Amino acid sequence: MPDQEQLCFRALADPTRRGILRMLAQREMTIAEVADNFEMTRAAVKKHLLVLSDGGLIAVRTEGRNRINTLDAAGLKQALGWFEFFDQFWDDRLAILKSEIEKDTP
Amino acid sequence: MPDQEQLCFRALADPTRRGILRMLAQREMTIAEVADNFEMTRAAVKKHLLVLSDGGLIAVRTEGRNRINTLDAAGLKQALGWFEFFDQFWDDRLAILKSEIEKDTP
DNA sequence: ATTAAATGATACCAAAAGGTATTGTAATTA
DNA sequence: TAATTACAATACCTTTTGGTATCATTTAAT
Repeated sequence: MPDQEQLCFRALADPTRRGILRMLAQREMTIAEVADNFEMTRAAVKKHLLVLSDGGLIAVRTEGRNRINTLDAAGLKQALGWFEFFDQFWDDRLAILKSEIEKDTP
Repeated sequence: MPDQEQLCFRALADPTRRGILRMLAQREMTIAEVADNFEMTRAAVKKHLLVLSDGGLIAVRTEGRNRINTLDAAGLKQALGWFEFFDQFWDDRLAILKSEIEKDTP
């Protein structure tokens, strides 16, 4: 039972899925429309969309017999949040570097 | 033959590897030191470190019989770079939202 | 010189991932 | 109503992944 973070990073780990996200950033699309951009069956694309949905990266709504897939910015921001942990790391190292440089500056 | 982006995202897809990155953000460590923090064999941890290295997320240097693993900020920044594609998406949506709100504001 | 410590390398295994094929179901349209 | 469209669900297959076990190699310590 993987947590939300894991579901999100797992979803991002496949190039097809990252490609789908970039497509959906342009406009929302049905399953068939997404599938038209890849050389694989719709069933395979649908699986990818399910993984993206589980990862909170897309939202799906039903309109008649169509399923409209839209990018979910909240999910992407959650992924970005993980990287914030390392902001401090970068800041610290940059601060050390800066102070080292200043030491050599009369 | 996966490209660098794929190697990077694949490396981030495993919770053990993300944990290793957070540990290495605190201080550099040998393989044995990293392995002490997980309930798996050193061989398994070494494999994870190789995946992280392939993904450009860590650097490894040899000191005698030890292999010192250090976080590679450049690799992390490359991963972050992928998300920049969506900046425009967010900005667009925010702009639309803003104009919608302003419509309702006399 | 021996022994112990740290790692490298390989073979192997079970489970998960990515994919196809097939069949079924609900919504449109002729 | 009948045919078509868009999707759901399942079974099945192959490759990759995450892990162990085992043995070899290099370096440090006694």
